[in-house]
Amino acid sequence: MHYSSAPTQKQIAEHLGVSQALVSRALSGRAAEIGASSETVDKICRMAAEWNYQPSATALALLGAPTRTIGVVVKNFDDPFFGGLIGALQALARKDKHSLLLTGPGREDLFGLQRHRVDAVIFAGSDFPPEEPVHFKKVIQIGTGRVFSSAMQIQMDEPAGVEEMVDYLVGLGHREIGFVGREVKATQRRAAQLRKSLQARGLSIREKSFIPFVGSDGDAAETAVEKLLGLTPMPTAVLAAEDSIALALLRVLHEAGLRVPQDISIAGIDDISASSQAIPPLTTLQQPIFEMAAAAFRAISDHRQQVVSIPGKLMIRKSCAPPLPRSKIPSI
Amino acid sequence: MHYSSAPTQKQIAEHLGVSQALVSRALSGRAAEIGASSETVDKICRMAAEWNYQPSATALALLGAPTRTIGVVVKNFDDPFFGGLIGALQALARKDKHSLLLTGPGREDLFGLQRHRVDAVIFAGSDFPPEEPVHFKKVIQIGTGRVFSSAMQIQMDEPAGVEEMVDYLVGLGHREIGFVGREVKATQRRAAQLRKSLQARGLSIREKSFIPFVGSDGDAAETAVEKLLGLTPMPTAVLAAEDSIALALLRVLHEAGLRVPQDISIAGIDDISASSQAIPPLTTLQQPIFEMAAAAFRAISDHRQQVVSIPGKLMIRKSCAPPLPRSKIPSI
DNA sequence: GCGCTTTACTCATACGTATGAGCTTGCTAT
DNA sequence: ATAGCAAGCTCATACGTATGAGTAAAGCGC
Repeated sequence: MHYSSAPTQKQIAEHLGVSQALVSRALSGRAAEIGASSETVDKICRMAAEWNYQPSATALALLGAPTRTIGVVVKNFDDPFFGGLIGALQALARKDKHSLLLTGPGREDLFGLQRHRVDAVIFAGSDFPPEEPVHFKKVIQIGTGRVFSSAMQIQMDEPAGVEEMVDYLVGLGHREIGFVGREVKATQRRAAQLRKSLQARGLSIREKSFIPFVGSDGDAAETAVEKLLGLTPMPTAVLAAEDSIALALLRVLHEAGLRVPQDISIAGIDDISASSQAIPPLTTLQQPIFEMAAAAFRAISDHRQQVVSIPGKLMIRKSCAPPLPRSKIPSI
Repeated sequence: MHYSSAPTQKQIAEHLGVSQALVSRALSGRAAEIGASSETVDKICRMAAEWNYQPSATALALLGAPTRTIGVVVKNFDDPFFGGLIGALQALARKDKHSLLLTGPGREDLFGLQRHRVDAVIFAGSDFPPEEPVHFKKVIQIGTGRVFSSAMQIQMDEPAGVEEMVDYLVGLGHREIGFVGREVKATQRRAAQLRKSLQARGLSIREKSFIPFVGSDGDAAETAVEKLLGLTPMPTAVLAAEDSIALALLRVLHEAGLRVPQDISIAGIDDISASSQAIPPLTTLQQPIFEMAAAAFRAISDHRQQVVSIPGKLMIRKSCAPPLPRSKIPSI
């Protein structure tokens, strides 16, 4: 590792007493086309290797080559779900020799991506930007959210996933399933799907068992659990809109003296890394982050489908169990 | 948002029938220096705003301007600690109108950073790369690790932090503190510091209570807990080298029927986001990620200190308590 | 009406790279 | 001897931008 400006073709050329054009051809393997001698080519290549010459991505970009750079727009980096997604994107970018340019969702962030002339922009769970004149070659959106006109959209198949989850919980014997989630669009869509699935099975829906989760601290979970405990009878199972909420519920329920899953079943959506180490390990709907990342990369070069829906995977762990027999449930 | 190549100064110039040079000066605010008329300047600026012109970062980079791009090298993106760190770096980069170029620690990844001519490279907890001729203007390392000759290094003050943790645990009444950690250098340094702190207080050290954590799954935690339970007497407190390990221990201990903190105290290092929602909420040594990120950014423009050590913060939550009275501890 | 100043621009070049076209050599064929 | 030709190079240009230097037109003094 050296502290210095990187060597250029010109420097190599001057050092060897040849022209820059020849160096360019030698290094790109197109030297044979103009009939360069293999000795000279060797000489150039050895020098380049010795100095660890790397072509300037910026110069190549000027010539119209792709920048091999992909903008990734994320609103909340602390969210473990996005951490996992970024990891998956990074792994794929690496294979393709692409780099990820990470930014927030603000106006200025997007302008920054335009200035860097990224090949594509992947919006990861960030709300979509205002319809402003920002110039991007390709826009891909991962996750459900406001769809930008003609952007490629990649998402987990939430309806199918929630259906599967409901199937599982109903199969365990649950007849009422509560819901805890923030009051944002993405969450409300999950709530709506839950309602739909319950209705399709002829199960009743109490609006009070759809509990809002406001704030982001432990307080929010405490308020939500309070509301949950206030319901008579209590839902025997609760679906949290995100694992992070489910984990918070787990903790507060434990502090309140309720056992999961004996007294109440808790399920989540996302399968963040902490979920499998929770007490008890959380049953959750796993986001297919690797597949979604792969689909996003395919979408960069390929422009066929407009919307890609990928099934999630139900991770059955230990936070859900059959409900207590009816006799044990305190009646109204 | 548009799908199109971004507009250039030349396009604006042609559209208005002026020269590209004039456009450049008008947009950079240096038009007065050559006495351009304010009408023309206005005309140009309005057109640029309408088309949302953004200068090409690649062209500017060619001219020798900083790329306003910082390489961030992370080995393990799934690790919640690095997720938090990246979030902090991103927040700061945003303020400075810089972008983060995210890559892995491989040879090719680093070459990619060199090709992009990043202004600086921040190694975040990745082992240092081989001493190869890679050309970077500035190298900064966050975290303890192999220090690259003359790279700026930024780290939590681990000795002081571990001391504080030991003070706290000894203050609670603990006389033997176990350790669970991977067999990697960074971890072994923490173990060494624990030994040192215990010795300084005249407390005995059993090598068997320093337990290796091999693998990354739940299995590793189970093996570690098995070894822990096999010790007679058991240490009354255990320091995990990382929160992720502490959380896994929490889960396995719970499954084994031990109560934390009544039967055994568990402490961690890092304070990842899941730690505060753990059961019980984890007492841990918080990495000063925001301060470390800020120091890294300061180091980019400023070249004074070689090593910066920032104190961590002891987050006292609920996973540590006074040990059981001696009489209740099964004797040898 | 010639030179001087001021105003308002344009030209040309550099950065690092790729590439079409041109330019020397030395050799062979006539 | 000289045209023709291949081998082995170099030149020039473009990309988008900033900037030092040049230039054209208008106004003014004498």
